[in-house]
Amino acid sequence: MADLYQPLFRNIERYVSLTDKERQHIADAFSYRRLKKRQFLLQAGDPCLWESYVLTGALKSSVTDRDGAEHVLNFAINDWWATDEESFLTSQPATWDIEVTDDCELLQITYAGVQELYRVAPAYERFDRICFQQAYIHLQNRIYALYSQTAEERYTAFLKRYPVIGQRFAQKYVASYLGVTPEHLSKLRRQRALVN
Amino acid sequence: MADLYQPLFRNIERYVSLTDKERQHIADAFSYRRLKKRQFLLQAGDPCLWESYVLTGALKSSVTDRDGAEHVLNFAINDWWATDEESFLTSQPATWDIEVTDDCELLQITYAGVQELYRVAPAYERFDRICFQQAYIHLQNRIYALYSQTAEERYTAFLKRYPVIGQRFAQKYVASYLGVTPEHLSKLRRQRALVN
DNA sequence: CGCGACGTTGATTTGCCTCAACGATTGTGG
DNA sequence: CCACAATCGTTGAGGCAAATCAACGTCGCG
Repeated sequence: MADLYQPLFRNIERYVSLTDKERQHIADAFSYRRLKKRQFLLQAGDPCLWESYVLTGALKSSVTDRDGAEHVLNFAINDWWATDEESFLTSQPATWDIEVTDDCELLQITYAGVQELYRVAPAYERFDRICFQQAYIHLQNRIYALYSQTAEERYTAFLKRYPVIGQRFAQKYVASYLGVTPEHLSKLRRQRALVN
Repeated sequence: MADLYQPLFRNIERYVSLTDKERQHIADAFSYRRLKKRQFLLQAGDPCLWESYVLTGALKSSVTDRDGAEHVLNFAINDWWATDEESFLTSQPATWDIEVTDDCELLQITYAGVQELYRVAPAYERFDRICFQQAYIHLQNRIYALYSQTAEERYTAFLKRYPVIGQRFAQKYVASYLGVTPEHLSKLRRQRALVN
C-alpha cells in the first residue's frame, strides 16, 4: 500500500523535493490510524504525542475557556494537518481538544520520529520551516482581520477562501472560528439571504 | 567591532549552538544600519528586503486599513526582530508599515543572504524553523485571547507579559495592539487606578 | 510662545451577546 | 420502524462592552 503515502508526499513536495530514499524514511516514520466521528484525536490535559496528516475525514481544534465556552481555532480536512503544536513541541499537557467530526484516516508521526527525520531527511526540516513560516503569515493575517473587519466581513472572506469548510462543519463551529455566537452568525446569514 | 554581533549570536544560541565558522558566516551576512525616530524601516507598497534584528531602539509594525485606521501588529525593541515576513518571503509589496519610534541600531539580512546562510550554516535554518514554530504558537495564543478575553483581561495579561513595552510606546499604540480604541484603554486604566 | 499630538472624560450609539422559545433534523433505544 | 430525546439552527427581546464623536487639558517640540 505505498499509495497510502502519496497524498502526504505531494503535500510535502509542494515546498521541497524528495529523493526516493527520503520518501522511504518518511513512510517509515508515519503510521496509519483510523478514528470515528466523535472520537478525540487529543483531549486537553493529555500531551499531544502526534503530528497528524489528514488523508480523509474532518476534525476541529478548539479550546474551552474557564467559563466553559468552546473556541474553535482550526479546522482540518483531507490534505491538512491537525496538532496542538505547543503541546507537541514541549511535551506539556495540551490545552486544545481535537475532535473528529467525520470518520478519519490519518498519518501520524511522533516527536522522536520528527527529530529522526530531520537527521536522515534534511528536506523534511526545510519543509517544516516553510510550513511554519506560511502558518505564521496566515495567523498574522487572521489577527489583522479580527482587528479590522466586522463579523460580516470575516464571514464573507471565510466563505470565499474556504468554500468547502462551511459545508463540512456545523454552523456553530464556523461561528466559533469567526469569533461570534451561533445566534449572531445565523442573523448575518439571514441578512445576506435577503440582499441576494 | 566583533562585539556588535554578540547580541545576535546570543539570540540565535537560545535555540541552536553555533561553531566559530558559523558565527563568521552570520556576521558576514548581516549588515549594520541606523535609523532615526519617525523614519520607516518599511512602508506599505515597497517590498520588504530585510529581516532586521534590533540591537537598540524601538519600532512598531502596523497595517492601515481601507478606512485609514492603523492596526498595530507587533512591537520590537532590543533583541527582537522586525520584518513583514509575507513580503520578505514572497517579494511582493508589503502591506505593513514598520516605523521607528526610538532611534535604532539594526542588523539586517537580505533574502539571498538567508538562503546562503541556510547552505553554509545549517544551524541557521534550524534556528529559523524553531523561531517560526515559537511565533506560530504565540500567535495561536493571541487569537485565543482575542476570542476568549475582554479588553481588560487582555490589557492585564499584556502588562504582566510585557511590562517594558507599555512604557516604551505611546498608549494609543498599545491600545491598537490590544484591539481597542485609545479612548477605551484610557477608561480601562482609570478603572484599574480606582481599584488599587 | 504657540502649535500639534496625545491622553482623558463624557454623551451617545452600535455591534454583538445573552437569554429564552420554537421548529427541524438527527440519532437512538425499544 | 417508529417514538422520543437531543442537538442544531432560527428568531426575537433586552442588555452590555466597546466604538464613535466631541470637547478639553497637557506636554513636547519647533
